[in-house]
Amino acid sequence: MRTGTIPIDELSGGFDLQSTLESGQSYLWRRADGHTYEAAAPHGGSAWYHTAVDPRNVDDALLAGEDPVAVRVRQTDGRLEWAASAEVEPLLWHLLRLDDDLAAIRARSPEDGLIADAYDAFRGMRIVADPPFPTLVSFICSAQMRVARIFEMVTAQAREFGRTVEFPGPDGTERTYHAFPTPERLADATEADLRELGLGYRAPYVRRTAEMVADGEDHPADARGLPYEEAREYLTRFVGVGEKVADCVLLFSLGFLEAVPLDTWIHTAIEEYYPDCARGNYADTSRAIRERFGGDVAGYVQTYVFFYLRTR
DNA sequence: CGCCAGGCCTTAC
DNA sequence: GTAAGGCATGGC
Repeated sequence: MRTGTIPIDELSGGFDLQSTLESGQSYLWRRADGHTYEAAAPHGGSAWYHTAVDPRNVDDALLAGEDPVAVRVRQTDGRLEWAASAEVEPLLWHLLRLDDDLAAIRARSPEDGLIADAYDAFRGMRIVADPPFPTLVSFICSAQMRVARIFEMVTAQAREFGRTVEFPGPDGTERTYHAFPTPERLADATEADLRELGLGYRAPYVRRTAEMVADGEDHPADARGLPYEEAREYLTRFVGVGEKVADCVLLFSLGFLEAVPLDTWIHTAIEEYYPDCARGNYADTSRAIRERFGGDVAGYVQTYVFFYLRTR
């Protein structure tokens, strides 16, 4: 077992692990005390969160070796503590975007009442940079689905098709962690298998998308390096991926901080607070609200506003 | 029972 | 390019 601590009180704009992992951006971490997103711990709690990462789902530079890696992290006054089955500090800096200059990002954001309240409510919340394929599948599953059930669907896919790693839990007793499956393993699932996991009509979407990635012709990470709107268009080739899901993958995995996923909550916010940004279609509304939310940091503003509206 | 949940696909104009 | 209808599942 390897352990380490990252001094986070030096990070610009601070860091808040709980809101970062429980704000509906990532579906790949679980709180060790068993509580879910819907029953969040009191703010400032120091609960452990754990995940398991299959190296085949992340860049080689982030995780060496072939076997899945179990990771847990917790925040305790000014420090991010971690324990894992391998060296994961570079991986954590990437996944949690600890290099982001939050103070500068906020300074580039507009500060109307809603946005200021949202920033103040979750100081230190960061956008995540989850592995591309697991993020793609998570958000295919998110269509017309409550957040708690998206967690359940992702958990079930990892349990049934993900590779495992043995690692002691916070209490020291050995347990088995399941990484999110690779495209190859998920493509082996049948549509019926996935329906049994509660995916409903998303089952064939996930299966066909996993097949596309496993076949090697397309990969969500290939959207990196494209201009934003071309990257969004590229991702819609995957089955079950429209413009909204594509924006989620761009923002929560691929580092496109200008992406503003237009979900039901943001549509409500647009109607109520930014009615002049409402347009007839996704692309035009997207451009208008992106401009209003500060352009290249608009995704940060969206994520704060989304979580603020959902929890108030 | 009806309505809704971080929408997308297919079909018809 | 835009609009309408269908779609699985579970919570309320």
